[in-house]
Amino acid sequence: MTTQVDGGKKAVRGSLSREQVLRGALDYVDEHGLDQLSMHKLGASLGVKAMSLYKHVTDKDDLLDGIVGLMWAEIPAEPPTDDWREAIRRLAASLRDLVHRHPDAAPLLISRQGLRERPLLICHGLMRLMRDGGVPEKCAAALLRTVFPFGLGYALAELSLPASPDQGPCDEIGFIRRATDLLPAEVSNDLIRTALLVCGDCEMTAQFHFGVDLMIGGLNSYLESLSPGMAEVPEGAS
Amino acid sequence: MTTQVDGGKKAVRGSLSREQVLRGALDYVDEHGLDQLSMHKLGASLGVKAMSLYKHVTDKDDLLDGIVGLMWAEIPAEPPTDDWREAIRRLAASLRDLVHRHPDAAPLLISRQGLRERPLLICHGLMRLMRDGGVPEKCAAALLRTVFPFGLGYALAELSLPASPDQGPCDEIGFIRRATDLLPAEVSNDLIRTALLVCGDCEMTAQFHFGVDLMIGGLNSYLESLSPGMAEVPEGAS
DNA sequence: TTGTCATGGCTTACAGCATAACGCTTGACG
DNA sequence: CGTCAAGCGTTATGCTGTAAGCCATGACAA
Repeated sequence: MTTQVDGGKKAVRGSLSREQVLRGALDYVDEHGLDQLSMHKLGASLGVKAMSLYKHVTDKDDLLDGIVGLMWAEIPAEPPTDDWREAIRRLAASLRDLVHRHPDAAPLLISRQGLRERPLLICHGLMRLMRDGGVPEKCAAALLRTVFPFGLGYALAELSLPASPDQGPCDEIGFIRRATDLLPAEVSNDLIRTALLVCGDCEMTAQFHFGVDLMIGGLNSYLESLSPGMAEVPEGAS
Repeated sequence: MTTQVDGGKKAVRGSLSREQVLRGALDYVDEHGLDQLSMHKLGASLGVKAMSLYKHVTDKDDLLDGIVGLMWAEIPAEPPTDDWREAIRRLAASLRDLVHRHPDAAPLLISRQGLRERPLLICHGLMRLMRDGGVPEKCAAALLRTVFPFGLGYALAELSLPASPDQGPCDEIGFIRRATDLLPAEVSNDLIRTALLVCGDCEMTAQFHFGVDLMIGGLNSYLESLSPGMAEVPEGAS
């Protein structure tokens, strides 16, 4: 039982740290689903009794907040390129990837309230880039407010489809079978066809990028309309 | 106790129906928050013991699904206008309104999986409109896949801001105070400024419409690029 | 060495939870 | 009148979050 590693400073005793508790919680949720997470089970999975967790976490709420923090930390704080358009695309893509990596924990990203530092840093970096690119501040903010919910929301919506995304081309037969399982029996074939169009084909990745480019393209043409020569527009949104 | 209305067919006895249980649950969540909803409390609020609810609902899961159904039902199935651009705007707006009307229940809309009939009907109507408007099917589907997550996600994101949306102009002082309460103490003033830009000003409604128009505008210019004369494009996306 | 102390774990305990199993009453219908 | 199902109640079980307090450990001062 006596551990001795955990170099240097303090707390040689503890085999557990807040970090490990949070990490363990995220792992547990990834593996067993959010509704299965309980202090007892989490403790057990860490080789510890439930109450011991409260030395590292004040609340279950605190635990959940910690999970959210851990997930945000998976997205780099600094934009990976100087081209703001490309940076926006990458951000959207990493938001989507994040959700796909943690399907069960992802809803927490949107339903738990409170400003997090990481997303703020990300916005900060992108605002700088866009300012340098001549995008008015208000437009930049609007775009960010558009991209974040879209990236998260799109991916979250994907999760609720019968077939999980990008696991090979999903045959229409299988899709219809599962879709009609979930839907009331009387839906028309016409509706099923719509379902196939909107949810069915599995080029979700391409369609996602199309959506992002929709926004960037929209902002582009908006900027054009402001100053037809491209670039450098002053204030004046809203 | 003996009720006698509830015209015609069967079950004169029951003072309760599935409808009423679900409605009661949604009301309860609206009033006390999602985490406060329990079968016991819901039963009590309906003047009934917990187990009686199980005559109308198989599960708590079923109850939650019912709540989601009830919320979707608040959005009209048919597009309210023939102009697809306007119809898309209205849809986005009603998604946002829906979330604002049920802040505590709204996360269920995105985190519960399974195809619902209502959103499918909505998509169906809009696809028809857009087809009539000369938008290729794949583009139409992509736009819908963009608008739904955005409308829900944007509104959900608003909820997590320190000040709830549209309750008067939120003074910057108050905002900063609350924001810094939630954030670690060492964040720079620069960051706070970004926070104000992205989350702070309260013209969320205007900014929301701007976001929607970003997408519609993007699709417009995409359509232009396909066939520079406007309207009537064949297949050919993806 | 010998205290003293904070740390991080364990134990016990409790109210609230979802839900299984079963029982009673009521009104409808043969 | 007899039968029945629907709609409610009762009881009970195992799991949940967490309050309160105990105990062993290692760090440090004397």
